[in-house]
Amino acid sequence: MVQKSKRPPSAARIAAPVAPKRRGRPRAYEPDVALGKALDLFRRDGFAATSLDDLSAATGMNRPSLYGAFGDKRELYIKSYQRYRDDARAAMVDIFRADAPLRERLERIYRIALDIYLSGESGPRGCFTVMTAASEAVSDPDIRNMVVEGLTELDKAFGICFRHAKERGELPEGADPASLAHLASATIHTIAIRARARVPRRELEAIVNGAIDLMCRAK
Amino acid sequence: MVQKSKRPPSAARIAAPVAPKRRGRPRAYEPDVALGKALDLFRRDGFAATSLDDLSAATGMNRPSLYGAFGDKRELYIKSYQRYRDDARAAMVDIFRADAPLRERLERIYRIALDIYLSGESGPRGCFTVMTAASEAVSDPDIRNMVVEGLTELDKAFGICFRHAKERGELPEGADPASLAHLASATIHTIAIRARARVPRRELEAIVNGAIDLMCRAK
DNA sequence: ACTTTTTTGTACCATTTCGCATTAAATTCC
DNA sequence: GGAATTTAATGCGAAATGGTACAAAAAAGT
Repeated sequence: MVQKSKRPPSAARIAAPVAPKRRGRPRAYEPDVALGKALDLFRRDGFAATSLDDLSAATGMNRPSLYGAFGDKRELYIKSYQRYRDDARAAMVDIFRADAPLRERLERIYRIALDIYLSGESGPRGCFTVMTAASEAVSDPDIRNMVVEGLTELDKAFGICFRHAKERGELPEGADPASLAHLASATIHTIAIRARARVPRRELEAIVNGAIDLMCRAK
Repeated sequence: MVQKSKRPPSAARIAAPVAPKRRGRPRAYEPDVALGKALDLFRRDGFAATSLDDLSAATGMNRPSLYGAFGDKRELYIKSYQRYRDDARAAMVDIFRADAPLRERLERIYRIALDIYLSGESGPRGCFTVMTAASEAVSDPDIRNMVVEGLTELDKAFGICFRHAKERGELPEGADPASLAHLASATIHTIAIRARARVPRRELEAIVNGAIDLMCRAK
């Protein structure tokens, strides 16, 4: 009883995608896909409107299993949000790191953002941060910190983008990378909101294109 | 029983702020202030997390009275949202109509927006449209229509602003008023979201000022 | 004074909600 | 095969929720 960790402590963590030989009855679910389902629900309906029964039905796990695996509803919500941010970051980080012209990088970022916001069977799913986490942020300090973290992370990524572009001469001397980054984030936010109202992709793309033009020509 | 309208039908509607001489027991509440309280609650907690008990406590009306005055929870929510939009519109319409330089108009609009988003005792209250209505918009067509209406109304108001400025020579020839309007709306949206995460007014003002600089110098 | 009308206040109901206690099942270790 | 261990499944229970029935109260009309 000295080692209480659920995973074998050392070697298995490095490379153990198969057969950890757990001791008791095997799980009937895969935690990752279950968390994905929970994420979808929370993202669509928000925290309060998503019941444990809904989550149970969507994940295929009954409530005690849910509870055992992820903790209570709030913990599950937070883990879902973390998962969402991880996914979104993973989808964008390569583009932010890529060594491409400013316009192309922006175009690719916004294309991915639109893909995220507009996918889903039962209507556009929008952005977790904007649609539900920001609402909880007022009353829940932990969630608030995550939201602030996510917002500033995006600002910073765009900021690096624009600073880089300025150094390369893609932007005029007077351009202010920080302000441009805020505008780039604002464009993300506005399309997230509009996507939620089922504004068609065409219109969102038009907004994005106008914003990109402005940001690339910015004095 | 021919006239079933609650208000006296004609004359009284024109100027009757006093003593309509209603027939039964007088109301113990003023519908307008009660709706204001309901609006605050919905705006802070969203639709699902706001219970009728909460609403009852905040308005001072017991539940049957609430029901009688405003209909069920969804109707009350919609009426709250309408009220919010009316108030916001009323606070901004003068500025949008005023004949002032572009920069000054933008500054005044954003100052009012920040006032709306940051006021309130229990933390910043954010924007009703962005924080809760957009969430409901996916599943509720009526709310969705209201959200879309509000978004395009703001876009249009900013659009007129920029077209006007361009005609006056405040903007360069190549400036695109529609795109600028979308950016102006996006700036509203981004500060609404950040306000919800308790980002301090200082930072929001910095974001706004950067955006105004960009929009006023836009090529 | 009595009826009518409108609102209030209490209490209730059916349903849903979250969380957990308990038992049954499935697997590994000895 | 049996003990130990981990998970699944059923279902309970206390609280909260949205909505309403019903009687008491407060005003105006007659």
